[in-house]
Amino acid sequence: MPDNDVMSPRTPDTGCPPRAGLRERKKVQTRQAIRAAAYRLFAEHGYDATPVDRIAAEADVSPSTVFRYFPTKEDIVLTDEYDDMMADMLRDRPEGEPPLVSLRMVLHESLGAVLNDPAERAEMVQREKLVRDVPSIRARAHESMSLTGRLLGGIIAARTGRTADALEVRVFTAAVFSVIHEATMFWVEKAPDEDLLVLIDRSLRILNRGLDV
Amino acid sequence: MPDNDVMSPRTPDTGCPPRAGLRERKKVQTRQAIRAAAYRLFAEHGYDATPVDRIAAEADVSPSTVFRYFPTKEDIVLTDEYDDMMADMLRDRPEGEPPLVSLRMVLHESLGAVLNDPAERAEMVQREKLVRDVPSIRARAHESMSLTGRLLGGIIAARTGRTADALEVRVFTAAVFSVIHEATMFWVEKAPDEDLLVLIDRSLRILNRGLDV
DNA sequence: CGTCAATTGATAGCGACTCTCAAAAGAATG
DNA sequence: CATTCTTTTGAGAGTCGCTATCAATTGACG
Repeated sequence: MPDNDVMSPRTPDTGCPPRAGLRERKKVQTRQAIRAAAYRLFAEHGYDATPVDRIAAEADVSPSTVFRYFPTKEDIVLTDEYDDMMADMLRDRPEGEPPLVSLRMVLHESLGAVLNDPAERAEMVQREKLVRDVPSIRARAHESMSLTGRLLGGIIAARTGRTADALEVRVFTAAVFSVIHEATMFWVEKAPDEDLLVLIDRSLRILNRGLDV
Repeated sequence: MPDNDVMSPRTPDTGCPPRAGLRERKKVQTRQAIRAAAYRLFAEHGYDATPVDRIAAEADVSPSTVFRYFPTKEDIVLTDEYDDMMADMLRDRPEGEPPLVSLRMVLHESLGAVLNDPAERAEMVQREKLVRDVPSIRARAHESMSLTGRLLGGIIAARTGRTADALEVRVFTAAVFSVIHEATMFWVEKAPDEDLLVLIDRSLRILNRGLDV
């Protein structure tokens, strides 16, 4: 009866052999277990109707552990892992390129990768549905977006010889990210089969044309 | 010692004399008392460090009553009272006027009124500072802004023969209101003495120029 | 003044989240 | 393998926002 090897780590599938200690491996494992349990329960009973205690039970950990891994219930759903990647990409764009073009390129690269991986895409759709439906999650998503905006805005500012908190920079990034968010919401609820990137590009173009002050 | 008349309603300043019954008068009175107590405590101890129970005590009502008047703690700070007014104003704008121009006119009218009244202006500044500093309030403000956006977006859509949930309309209003919000934040934290309306106009112009796709 | 309806306060309870502390388990050492 | 050391975990109590219930109070009205 040595068979709980459903997820036993025969050999680490990461490049380097026994790179990470058992501890590290268990941590990612727990983290994933909690996330998976949460998504399962959210899908079945809804976000608000799913207490953290139930998630803990489902994931076979204590409630304290859940909060140790995710500071808030919303954090179980959200993830900021793309921010740094996007920042790096943006920094790698050529000097003279117009900001919006750079941003679009970065988006195409990073978002494209997510959308092309079926698993990641499915998870993203689920997440964005929660963003659409649950106020507290939407709020956090907004907040996180606005943080990403400030991060990338800072990089753009540096490239155009401005400071990150100049009105121009802030207005620009706020508008762009707000448009991206709106396009994403539209995508999730109205056109899930279309290409999100096309929608975003279209939206940015709408923005550019429609504003005749 | 009959002197808590800082805001005692000597005679109803609304046109009609003892128009409302005692009940109604007491209600507005309680509402204001709670708000005032809250703002006082927030200013002194900070938002998060001020439990609703303390606000209730300070306002001399029970905690239940506080929640009866304000569904959430954030609602004590926020107010949606301008939305309908703005909607009416927007509907009154001439048919052919470009959407953004109409919106700017409405803003100038409604925001202008608030900014010109010293008391209202002071309250707005305090509120926006809380919006800047307290995540949960910022979240609600965002949400409320996005609702206003949908409301006004619907009106604009009707005027331009589109539906309220068309991508174009949503993107347009999302961008505009996001810019307004950003300009307001800039105003509160960087240029409280400048004219907010000028900042907003400048921001909308920035938006229009800066986006070279 | 007495009746009726609205407003209030007290109480109990849920759920998110924090803090603390002792038990459990991996890592490092002999 | 046994030993310490360190990290991770779980259990418990407590705070705060918020809801629901119900009895007591209070303005409205004939």
